[in-house]
Amino acid sequence: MIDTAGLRVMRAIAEAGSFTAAAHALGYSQPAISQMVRRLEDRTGTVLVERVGRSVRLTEAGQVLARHAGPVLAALDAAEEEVAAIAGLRSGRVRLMAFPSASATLVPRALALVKRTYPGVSITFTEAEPPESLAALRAGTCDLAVAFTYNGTDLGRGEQDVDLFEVTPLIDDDVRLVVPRDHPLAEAGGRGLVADLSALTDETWIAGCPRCRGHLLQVCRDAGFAPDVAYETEDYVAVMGLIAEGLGIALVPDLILRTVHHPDVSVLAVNPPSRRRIQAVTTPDLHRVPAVKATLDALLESAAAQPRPVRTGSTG
Amino acid sequence: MIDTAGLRVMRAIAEAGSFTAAAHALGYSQPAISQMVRRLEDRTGTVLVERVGRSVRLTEAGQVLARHAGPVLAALDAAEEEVAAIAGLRSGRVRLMAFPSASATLVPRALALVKRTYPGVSITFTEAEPPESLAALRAGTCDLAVAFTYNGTDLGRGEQDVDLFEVTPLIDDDVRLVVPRDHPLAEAGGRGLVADLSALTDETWIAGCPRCRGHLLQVCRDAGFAPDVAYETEDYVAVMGLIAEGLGIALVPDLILRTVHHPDVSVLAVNPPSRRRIQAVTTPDLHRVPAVKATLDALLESAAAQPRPVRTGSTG
DNA sequence: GGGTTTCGATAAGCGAGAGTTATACCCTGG
DNA sequence: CCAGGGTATAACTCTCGCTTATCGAAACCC
Repeated sequence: MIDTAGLRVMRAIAEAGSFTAAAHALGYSQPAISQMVRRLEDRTGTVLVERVGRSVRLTEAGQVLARHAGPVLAALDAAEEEVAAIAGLRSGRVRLMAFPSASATLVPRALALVKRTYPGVSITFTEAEPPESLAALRAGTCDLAVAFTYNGTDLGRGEQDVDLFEVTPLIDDDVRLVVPRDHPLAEAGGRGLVADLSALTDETWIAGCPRCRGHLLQVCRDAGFAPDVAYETEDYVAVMGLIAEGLGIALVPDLILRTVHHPDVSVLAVNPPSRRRIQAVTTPDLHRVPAVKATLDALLESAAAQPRPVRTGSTG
Repeated sequence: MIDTAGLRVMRAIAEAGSFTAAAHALGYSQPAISQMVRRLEDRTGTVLVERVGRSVRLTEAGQVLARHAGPVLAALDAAEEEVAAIAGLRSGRVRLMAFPSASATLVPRALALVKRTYPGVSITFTEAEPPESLAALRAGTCDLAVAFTYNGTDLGRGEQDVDLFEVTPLIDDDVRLVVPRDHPLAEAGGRGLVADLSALTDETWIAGCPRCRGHLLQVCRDAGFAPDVAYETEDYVAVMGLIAEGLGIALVPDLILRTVHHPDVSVLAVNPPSRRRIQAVTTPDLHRVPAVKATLDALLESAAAQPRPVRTGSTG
């Protein structure tokens, strides 16, 4: 019934004291004010303005509207400002989820970058494996997920997700073979070692996270055998310890080897090569939210600044 | 930038959970909501709604708008309700001014009538002679004035006031001649006495209020003489006392004689007859204000219920 | 797994609201 | 009495916003 334009007009009339002055203040022509007051009076069924000689004066009802105009318009401006702050990256909240090994350097560096560039944007960060983070994305409890996919396999929930999600590649992460330092494969040569998967039929294996384990099974099947998986742990420090003690060997993403070192293991390239793709995942809508976009850009920048892959050979 | 319609829509979406449901709730079609959200997003430059599969979900910015919608719309509804209360006579304020002798019965009865019919309407009443009350009307400190005019003369400020003001006749008030009970004119007969003004050339006169005095001078000049005005007072009780003591005679409006009595005076009709017209005066704008209109109607009703003029002869 | 239902986006079209210019009328002040 | 400033009105135009119709896609159900 009464809209913000009406309130604005009534307030302007109260302040300016005449239709003409109010029109100038609001950037309207004088008849526009005259007609708008008339419309308001028709709608409210009451006289709002007393036309007295050369000037005008608000009636009681008109004063009521003019009096309410201040608070209402102020509250509306506050709402607009709040939205503008989000749009202008002076404010905003991003709920970020990433799998544990991305948390090491990729995510912290991106978080620092955003915090430095847009101090008003707050990012909440939760560790989660890809299936969970994508589920959160679907459920609306996450805005941006850092996930990974091994070559060929999807993100973990079906092919249709390619349409549903907005996927941005961050880093291609080569998968390495980690063996004890005194393993025959490691001793065959110094640097630049490459191990054929097909030569690892009789090894004992250590598997990482569930999806990594799935990848291990996949590549082994492609190589024509089923691996003997004796240990499973998501803790790659433990994986390295197991390997160093000669209890098995493992496929470990390069990104992890950059932060988890062990003096008694050796790193080898794998043949056929295998890699996982680390990517930022969000929805097309959220991708257009400034704070989310800024965080994604920071992730890209952070990814570009990552050090080169570790050289094969002994680590530590 | 953001109007009330936008807030209403965002709130409806937040509550209903879908565009279609929000459209039904607001009485719009579904595309209307879709377009309105799109407009809002264009204007704010931010994504407000996340389209996820079949349903929609508000983004942070969308939630901001939805959250602000409540208070803003509530304040706006409050303003509308306040105006509606004034329009519906559940509220309202009337600043009434009347000359003293109208205050006796005409005004109190009208006030009581309004108070009974519209308890929410409050009337503030100030005594004022016509020139002042009309000035207040012009100045905006009065909404309704009860004034009077003697036959022919205007309201006191020039002929243009006929156009400027909205004048409603209430009562025609005959002017009487009041003389001491033992005055020769009173003794000439019992009831139904009529005094020729031209026979009062040598009397001593008592004048009332300034305008009444003006009227006295006017009618005497019309009758061909200048009255000997020995006393002036606006207090008609004093006038009657003066007359009773034989200190002079006076022209007194009938309306006053209905409330001010004295045993020792006689009331006579005057020839040529003279009367003052009591009328309610307001502006065309204020005349359309419900509370003012109601008060004016009450004055009319009160006037119609006034007792018949006092009979000539002795009062008390 | 396929059909059905439901929901959102889009296109086209139209109607009304709202603003502009031009002009008349009126009050006010010198 | 005249000039200046202010409002109301008329006529015109245009843009905004709603509606109907239709499509595409996702979810639900058998």
